[in-house]
Amino acid sequence: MSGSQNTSMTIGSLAKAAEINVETIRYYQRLGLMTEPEKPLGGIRRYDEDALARLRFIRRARWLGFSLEEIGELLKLEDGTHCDEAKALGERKLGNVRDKIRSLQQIEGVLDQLVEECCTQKDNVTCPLIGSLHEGFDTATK
Amino acid sequence: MSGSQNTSMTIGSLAKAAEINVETIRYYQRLGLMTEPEKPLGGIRRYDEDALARLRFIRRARWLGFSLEEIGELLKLEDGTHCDEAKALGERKLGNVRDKIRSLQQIEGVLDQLVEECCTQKDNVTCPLIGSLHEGFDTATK
DNA sequence: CTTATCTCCGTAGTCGACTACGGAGTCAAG
DNA sequence: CTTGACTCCGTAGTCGACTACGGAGATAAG
Repeated sequence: MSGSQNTSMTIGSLAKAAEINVETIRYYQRLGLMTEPEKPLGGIRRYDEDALARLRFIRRARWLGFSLEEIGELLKLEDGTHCDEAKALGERKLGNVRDKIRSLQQIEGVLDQLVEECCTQKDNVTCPLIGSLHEGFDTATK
Repeated sequence: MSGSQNTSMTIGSLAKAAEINVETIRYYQRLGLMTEPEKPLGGIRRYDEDALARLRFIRRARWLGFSLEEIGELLKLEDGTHCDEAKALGERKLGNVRDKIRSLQQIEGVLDQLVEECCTQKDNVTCPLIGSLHEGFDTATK
């Protein structure tokens, strides 16, 4: 129940499917974020749906502001082993994620209001976007 | 009603207060994210609370994965002028922000479950972290 | 008045995350 | 069995975002 390995792709089609450059995939492999499937005796490596899902996850997490190092930690969680430390790490990451959500929701609120009121108000055109982010919580992991 | 300008800081104390390197502040000024206050005839520039708030906003937005260019756009909104285009931009950014929130909430859900179940379950130790992020919406602004 | 600690400003270096390059090998279509 | 597109792999270059450096001037404390 860990995923399908039916569909078999070359690195090129994998890259296309994930909308990620081939070189970038290699780069992730070098960093250990992706495992390189062994190649069949002087042949060409093949990738499955799991690899694709992993790549999409990385892409999305990057977009959310996680560094590749942090993503590596998240992926270690996914791999299931080392429950004890995984739990601790998971809790830290969870706090981290919730902080981000809170911050984004603050921005969302202000942005929403801004879009509503913009142009319909007479004066008081300035919006408190900046003011919306009184830190209040630590930046966590670094 | 646009903010206080009572507290006056040098760039050094501003940097300390915002927990940002002095050089970084200069860098932001060069990029136009911060305006440089004019200096009093061969003297030293002074910064107010507004500058501090702006810096904190930038820091937080960076942490949330926005590029400096995107942050520049958000800050243009804050500055109030150009209502019409501001509104359009605001709407795009809002969609962007909501996508991020959604993605983070998916991660949050899975992470939360993982922390709950970790070690308490017999087998099935793997978690569907990766699977949680089926894209489903565009990456917006590039 | 001296001295230590800034500020100012231009230029250069670093770091993370890619992205490109090039030559040798592989594979599928014609 | 050739040709074109792709893979493999190591190395090098780019880009965004800082971060450091260095010399000349400003300011504050002793």
